[in-house]
Formats: sequence, C-alpha cells, structure tokens
Amino acid sequence: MRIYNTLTQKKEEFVPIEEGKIKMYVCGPTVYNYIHIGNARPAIIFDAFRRYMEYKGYEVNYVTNFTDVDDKIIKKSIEEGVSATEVSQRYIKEFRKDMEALNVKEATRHPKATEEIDGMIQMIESLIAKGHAYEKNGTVYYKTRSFEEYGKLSKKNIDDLEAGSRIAVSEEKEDPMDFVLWKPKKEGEPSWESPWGDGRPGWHIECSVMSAKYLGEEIDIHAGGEDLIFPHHENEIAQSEAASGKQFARYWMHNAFLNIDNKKMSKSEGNFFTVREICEQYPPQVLRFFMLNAHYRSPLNFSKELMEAAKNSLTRILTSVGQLEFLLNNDALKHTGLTAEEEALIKEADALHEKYKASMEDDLNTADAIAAIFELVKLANTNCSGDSSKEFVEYIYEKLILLCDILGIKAHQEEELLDTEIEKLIEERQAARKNRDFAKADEIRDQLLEKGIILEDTREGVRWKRK
RNA sequence: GGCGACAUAGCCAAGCGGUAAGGCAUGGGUCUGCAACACCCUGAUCACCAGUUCAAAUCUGGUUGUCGCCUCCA
Repeated sequence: MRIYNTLTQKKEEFVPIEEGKIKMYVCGPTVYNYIHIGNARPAIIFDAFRRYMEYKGYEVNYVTNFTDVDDKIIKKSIEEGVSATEVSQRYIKEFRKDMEALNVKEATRHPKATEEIDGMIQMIESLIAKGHAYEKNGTVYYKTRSFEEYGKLSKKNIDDLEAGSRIAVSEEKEDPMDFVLWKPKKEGEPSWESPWGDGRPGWHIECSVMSAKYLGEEIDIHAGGEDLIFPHHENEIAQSEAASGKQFARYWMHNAFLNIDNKKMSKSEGNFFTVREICEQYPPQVLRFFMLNAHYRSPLNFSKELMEAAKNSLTRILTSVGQLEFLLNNDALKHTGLTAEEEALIKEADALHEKYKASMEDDLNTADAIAAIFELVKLANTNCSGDSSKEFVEYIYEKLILLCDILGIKAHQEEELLDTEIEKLIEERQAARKNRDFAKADEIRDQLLEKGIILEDTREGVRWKRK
C-alpha cells in the first residue's frame, strides 16, 4: 500500500510499526451542531481506508475523538439556555445517526475530550517540566520556539508566520506563535481544577493526549481534513514529540475539501448543507458513493446535479446486483457446472479484482477502484442470465458484493417482503398480460409505481424494486 | 507577502514517459405488447507557450486561470 504522506510530501510504501496492526487516529468533530457534508468527507474516506486495510488482514485500531468542550459549544449552550454537556451530548447522538446512515464503522475507541482532562493536565505539566511550556496568570502557553522542528508538517517557517500573522497578539505570550494549552475559567463556562487554577484545555492538547492514551506515543497514521495541517496537526506534533521524544505519527493523511460552487463551504456565507438534509433528499449511500468517486486528495465540488449523476451511477451497480440476486433466488438457473466460456469470464473477473486492488494500493484511488466495479457490472450484465450456471452467477455476485463492501457500499439491499396486496397485483398483471389485456396491465403497473414499486419484466420473470 | 494544490470530452473523473479508464448526460439502434432494465453504436490529443526525449496529458521552465492554508474550521 502506498500512501501520500503530508510530512514527506511523497507517496510512501506503508510499513506498520507492528506487523499486521495499524494504529490510526482521525480528528473528530466538534459537537455543536449537525455535521455538514464537508465533515462527512474524512469520515467516509478514512472509513474506506480502514475497511480496505481490514480486508487485507490488518487489525486496525481506529481512534477518533469528540471535541466536546469548545467556544462554539459554549456559545450554543448560552443561546439555548442549556448546559454545554446537553448540547454536546445531543450532537454526539446526532453524529452517530449520521455515521450509521453513511455506513461508517464505529471507531474502536471514541473518547470525549471532557473525559480526558486528567491526561491533558499531566501532559501539560510534563511540557512545563521539560521547558516547552510556561504559565502566565492562569494560562499555559506552548513555547513554540522550544521545538526545533516546528513547521515540519505544514512546511512553514516560524518567521514567515510572524510576518503574516493577523491575530492580535496577547501581551502575555513570550512569542506571538505560542499557543494555548490551558486557559483560565470564565464565568459561566465549564471548567476543571488544575495546578494553574480552574480552567479548560486548549484545542490541540486533546488529540495529543487521546492519541497517546489509546494508541501509544508512536502511531502509524494520523488523519484529517487538510485545513487541520496548520495549526492543529503542527501543534499536535510539537506537543506530542516534545513530551515523548518520539516520532508522533509516521504517516499523515489529509483529505481535500468539499466545495460548493467551487468555493469552500462556510457557515458565514451560508453555502453549506448538513448530512441530515442531504440524506432526506437522497439515499445516504449516494453521498458516500459521491465522495468515493473522486480521489480523496482532490478538491471535490458538490451540487444537486452531481448528486443526481452519482445517484444514477450507483443505481447501475445496485440494479446489476439486484438482477444477480433475482437469478439466484428465483430458481432461474437451470444449469450447474461451469462452462469453458464461464471459466474464462471468471478469469476476467479476477483480473478486475486485481485491478481494483492495485488502485486501492495506490494511495487509496477509490475512483479508479470504482471503475473496476463498473467493468465487473458490465461483465455481469452481459453474461449472467437464466442460461448461466449457478456457480458462475454466484461467483460474479459474490465478487461484486465484496468489491462494494470494501468501500462500504451496501450493494445487497435488504428487501422487506412484499405485502400480499402488492403480490396479488403483480399476479393480476401477469394474468392480464397473458390475456393480452395490456391496458389493464399498464394500469396495474402505474398503480404500483405510485406506491414506489418499479416493475421490470425480464426473461426470467418479473423483477421489482423500490423507487 | 510565505507555503501548497489544481487546470483532461456537455458534466464528473482516472491516468505518474510509450499514442487517452470508468460513470452521468445526449443522439441512433437492439431487446420489450409498450415501458423499465440491459446490450450495441455515438465523443477529447489532455489551459497556453517553450524545452528535454526516439517518444509527454504525464518531466523541466514560463504564462494564464482557479482554489486552499497562513485565523475557529473536515
């Protein structure tokens, strides 16, 4: 597996610290609202990465956090007149619903910042003891210049940063680039006791602490959106490596942004959509498929038109899988035993499987992998019919399901049983067709369409699907 | 100002030195009682300029354009 490493700016062969195991950390959401579709991109991408690595046999320890103490959460809680905990608990719950809809696997561990305060205090104490941090009036700052390699991830030079800095520099700071590890309590805000007085942690320290606690001081992969490179990930490196003296993460993976009309989504411009509202308009899988249909390091534009196209594309795969299931489940396959022709086709299917893997191995090229799925769909559509052998259809079906499953695409649709009334209508229509009473047959078909049932007459019988 | 990314058919999107994957849409056809599904056919010399090379969308330099980070942000 070759991975583009932000740290070295190159694709590198992935070598885990411990054979057969992967320790990865993905920065999670700040839970102050429903997540938007931009937040969904890393969740989906790194979930696909995880699934592929698990398919390859790795044991993946996948940790992602909830940032549940933050200015935005506090602001929301004040607006609503409820506690910060109530706000964060609510959106953690909603986040989980969204992840389930998008078929993102539950993380191995999903710690909350507020439950890791002790660890953060310990790390801050250690940084102070080592001369990497200092306290001023209840605020603890990280001494950026004490970490020689500061800027190695974002390729930034501290002096350039100073020149371009637009933030009002606090007088307390020894250096404008120093960042907050611990900030003192303000009235009405959640706070914890600490050696520097009551207060709460800065944003960056939580990931350093949770990553070390659940994965160890050295991990394989740290991932997140590209905007986190600076300052968040740069600061995490400074904290973790200064504290442990070890390399924090070997590979840094960053996904590009999801844009609206070629512009970054931002709440201030109002050009953003929540996952929730998109999932009300499209099956959630469409959003997942849409994301995977582009390379994760390329900016991706979002629009209704593109979602429609993604929906149609995905339907092509699902229809093909549905047809194979129909053949397998309706006693349509009379032959057993592979023919020579089918054996050749199986070899073709295997070659597509290899092509798919090669794409995934190349820095998670899901777009290319999906192309291989479509080629397999074509192979299935062209060659699987009632005349095929059972073994052949089964083989192709299982391969197709596998390739979709690795990407987290549910190709096998759980069909609820048709209720007897609908079944009766389908039978009536078949009888009408037999009697060449097409007016009646069409009437029944329209009637079913209104109920969201689409009928397809095939050589092997009537197949139906939900709209 | 510093750092970085991108520019491929109507749209989306692979490609990483050997003469352009895949999908969507469009048009024509086959199948079908009709339809749907499916199948067949239908399309680009890769922003521009110069260079390296037997050979470049792919490497180098430049031009133009778009975007991101440098501030909370996936």
